[in-house]
Amino acid sequence: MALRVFNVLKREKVDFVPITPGKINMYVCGPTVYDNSHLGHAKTYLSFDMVVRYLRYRGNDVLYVQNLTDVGHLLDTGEDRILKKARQASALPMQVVETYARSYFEDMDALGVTRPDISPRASGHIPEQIAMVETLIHKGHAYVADDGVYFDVGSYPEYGKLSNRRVEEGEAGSRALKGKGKRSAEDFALWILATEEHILQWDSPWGRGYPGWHIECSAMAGKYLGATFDLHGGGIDNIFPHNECEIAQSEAANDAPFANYWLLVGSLTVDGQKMSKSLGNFVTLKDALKRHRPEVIRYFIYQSHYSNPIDYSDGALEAAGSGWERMMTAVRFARDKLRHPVAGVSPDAASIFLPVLEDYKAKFIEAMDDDFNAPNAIAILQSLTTEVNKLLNSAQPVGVEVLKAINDHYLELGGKVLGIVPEAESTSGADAARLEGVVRMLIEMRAQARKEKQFARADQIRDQLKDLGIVLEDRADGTFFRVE
RNA sequence: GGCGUCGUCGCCAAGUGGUAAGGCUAGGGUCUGCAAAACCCUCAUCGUGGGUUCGAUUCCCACCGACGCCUCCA
Repeated sequence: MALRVFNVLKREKVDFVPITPGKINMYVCGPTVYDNSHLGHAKTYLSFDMVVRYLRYRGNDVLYVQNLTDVGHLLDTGEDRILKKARQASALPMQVVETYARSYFEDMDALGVTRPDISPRASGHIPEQIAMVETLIHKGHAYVADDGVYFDVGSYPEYGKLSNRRVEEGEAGSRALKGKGKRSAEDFALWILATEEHILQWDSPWGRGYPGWHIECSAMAGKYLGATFDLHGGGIDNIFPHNECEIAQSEAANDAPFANYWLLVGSLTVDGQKMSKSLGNFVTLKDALKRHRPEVIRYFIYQSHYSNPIDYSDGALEAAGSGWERMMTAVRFARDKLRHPVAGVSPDAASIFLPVLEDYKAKFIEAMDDDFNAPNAIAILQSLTTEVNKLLNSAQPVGVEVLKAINDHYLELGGKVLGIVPEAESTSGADAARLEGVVRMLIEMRAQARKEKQFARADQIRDQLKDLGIVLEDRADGTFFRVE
């Protein structure tokens, strides 16, 4: 079955057909690097991480471009975000940019987010942006004013097609006072002439200045992916004006469609309100990662569909953690058994389970093919977990081939695609081996005590280990331990 | 005011024109020396009111409510 996606541009679920079969060019709007990232950013970039991972898993060659905005993103006071932060921190603007770009990648790496193939910066693509503005002027889509260059929205009839917004005739100028040289309220800046104090400025045909926020994405997407490419992503909150302006500029300049498919991610909310820096209701990723495993954060985000909003709370994350533990307990159990094979059991014992694994894999792919339905995919992994638990807890011997197949399936679907199943933990290395030896010894001592009905002593061993975060579980075929 | 999304079990959350996945929590049971883990069982008629239909939670209309965007935000 073919991959289907909800294309925001058409407002319907359609077959996803790349321009070149097997080759997918995608662009995702990246962050403005002026502060630490929070969980809201994680929702967007984890969503596209899943998209990239799945597309690659299905055999596509994906070129993933995600920009870093380091200039031109203004506050409504007209002040550049980067400059404001720099002034507050008594630092150079590019120091701020460097600090938070690193911080962003640090957090994304910690979450297991696949790095984009190209992370272009706006400040590193000034010539490309100037060239694009010149093209727009030549084609009559932009005009030069006293304070900069503006895109003439009236010259592009399709403006508003993504966000389904119509340019209003009346009440122009009631707002949007920013940009005094505008002819129309809906026109937007392509190039802004800088005042003396504005440190971030470059030479241009229109005088020293800096680019408007939207033009960077158009210029950089065009440079690395071509005039027309397959997939454009971002947060739904940027659908207007940012994404709309990108389309207008690019299509007006290139006389070609911009992105064929638009995928936009729903916002993360707190108590029903969007998590955002301006509201101050955010949890930074650095804090979140101190309290939760990255896999649990991913599990939490993927439990709802990427296009829907998610309401964040500690309780919600903890509940996600419990669900994740259930799945991982089964995985660890299979790995335990794999590490300690029972003598005399044929490697292919219980091989009747192999088709069951294939069946769940097919269901998983079917779910993901349906507009990246990760919540459904996770539900399928949970159902698989029930089957695995039944098998592993039964009296039936399970051969190493089957155990390996179970582990491989979890690693492939839960690990490679969703990033919620880690590789085997602490099974290698001298420390791990030593820990395993020590715990095994204690398990032996406890087994002896139990044999002698000295339950107080047996329980003492178990309780003290639990205090150290090591949980003992007596199963039909022996005692296993897990580290919490 | 305009545009849009959403409203499914106590909580989170999929989904379908023919009586609703999964997780968390709760209750009962099995297993266990006791636990833990696991398994089994129980727990919803899908915001309200109309309409279309043999039949709607799923399609249409209205209303109510929540949220997002319209101004910086992933």
